[in-house]
Amino acid sequence: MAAPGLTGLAVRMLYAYCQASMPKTATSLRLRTRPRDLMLVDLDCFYVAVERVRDPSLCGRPVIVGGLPHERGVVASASYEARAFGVHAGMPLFQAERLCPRGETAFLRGDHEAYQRASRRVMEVLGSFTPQVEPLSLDEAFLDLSGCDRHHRSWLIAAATVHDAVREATGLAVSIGIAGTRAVARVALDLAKPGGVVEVRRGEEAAFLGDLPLQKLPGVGGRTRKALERFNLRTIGDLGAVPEAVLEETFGRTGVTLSRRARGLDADLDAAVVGERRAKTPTISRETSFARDTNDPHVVDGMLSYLAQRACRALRDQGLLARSVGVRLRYADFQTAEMRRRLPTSSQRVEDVLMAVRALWPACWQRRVKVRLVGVTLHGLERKAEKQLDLLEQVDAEKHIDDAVDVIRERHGFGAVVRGRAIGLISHVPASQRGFTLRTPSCSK
DNA sequence: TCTGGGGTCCTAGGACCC
DNA sequence: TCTGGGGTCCTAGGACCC
Repeated sequence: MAAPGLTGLAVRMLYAYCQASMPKTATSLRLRTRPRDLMLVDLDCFYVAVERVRDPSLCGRPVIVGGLPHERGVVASASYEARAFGVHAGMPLFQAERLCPRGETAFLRGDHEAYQRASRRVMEVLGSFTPQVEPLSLDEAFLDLSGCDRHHRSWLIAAATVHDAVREATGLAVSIGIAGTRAVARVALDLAKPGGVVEVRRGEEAAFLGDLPLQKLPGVGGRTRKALERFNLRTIGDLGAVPEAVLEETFGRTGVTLSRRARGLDADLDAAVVGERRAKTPTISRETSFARDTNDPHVVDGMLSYLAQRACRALRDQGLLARSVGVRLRYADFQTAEMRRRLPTSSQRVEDVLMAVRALWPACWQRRVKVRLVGVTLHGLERKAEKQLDLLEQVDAEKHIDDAVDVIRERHGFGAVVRGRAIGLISHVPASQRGFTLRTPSCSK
């Protein structure tokens, strides 16, 4: 079904329809020690699945989460019924509408908070199997099974137990890929969808990957595939057969990473123990597309000011300081311009970020072309020692104002307080992005 | 009425210091 | 007055992922 042509390899596959014979209780898995075994768990059609748990009438028909068909936006999640008509994630909504039968198809804006709640519950369930859980996104997590004792006869049965436990707790279905490296587990997961399990045993990686097309390999997107095809490379096996030094010569570090992944080996990036990977340059960004492209500098300035406030809110929520501030601007023709600037001192203050944003965006907007998207990114995030934070707070009245604003927003929604030039611009936010209403502009500073 | 939003990782060039 | 090389920081932007 999901992996034709793999019969004969010692790749063992188990699909959801086998579940009936699997143990139903979610007891803790204690598994025999092996060098490293990774289980990649992915929730099937996550957003759609959460919506269907809330509203079972959505089952059995095309469902698209991402926005309403007339809105500017793309498909975030599509049910398999919708995919049968050619819809896929990332497709513009108006195209999805053309492909799917009118009347039968449900378009939903989505409810991010509900997805976050569901995700937290799933991660709790996964955490009951092993403490080494590394969430990659709301709907995906690596489990490191290394060092677990093996009570179950095989990883496949362990996977079935995970599958049942998640379903019992949340009503959601998972697919699972199991392998010795992150990249191979991801390819296995791809073949396991929907609702299945694929395990690639140690030593069988090259045979498993060999005939698969290049773009199945994590890290190979459209551009890289085209570049590799110029060298007449079509399959992951082709790539693995090229000497690593040759790929390094041509593609630099990326070449080394791809070479190692293609041969079923860990690349540097992948080697870290699950749960201990730290981003080297964490960022927080907030961006939005205008409902209509604009050439009004007041609109651009106001929206950036609003986004800067939201980004600072996230920064303070996480107890972080930003070292530099970036502004992004996308023109109507999709060209993108970005500029960054280092702050005099690391800060979480809205005023500091706003000052940088206001210095940056006019320099960024060089072409006489309308703008479709603007964004603010905070770079070089660092956690300050409590003492230093306390000191900052004592001398910094501005911080107290930011906190007070947060409290009001906590109670009344983000739009209850929007500073300065952000007021009055809410109408420029596409309805699908509006997680708030503008209630009490009189509270604004 | 084409093409979201939030991220990570990597590269390359210039500034600056030793 | 001109020369070099290495290291690090900063900035701009590309590719990729979910």
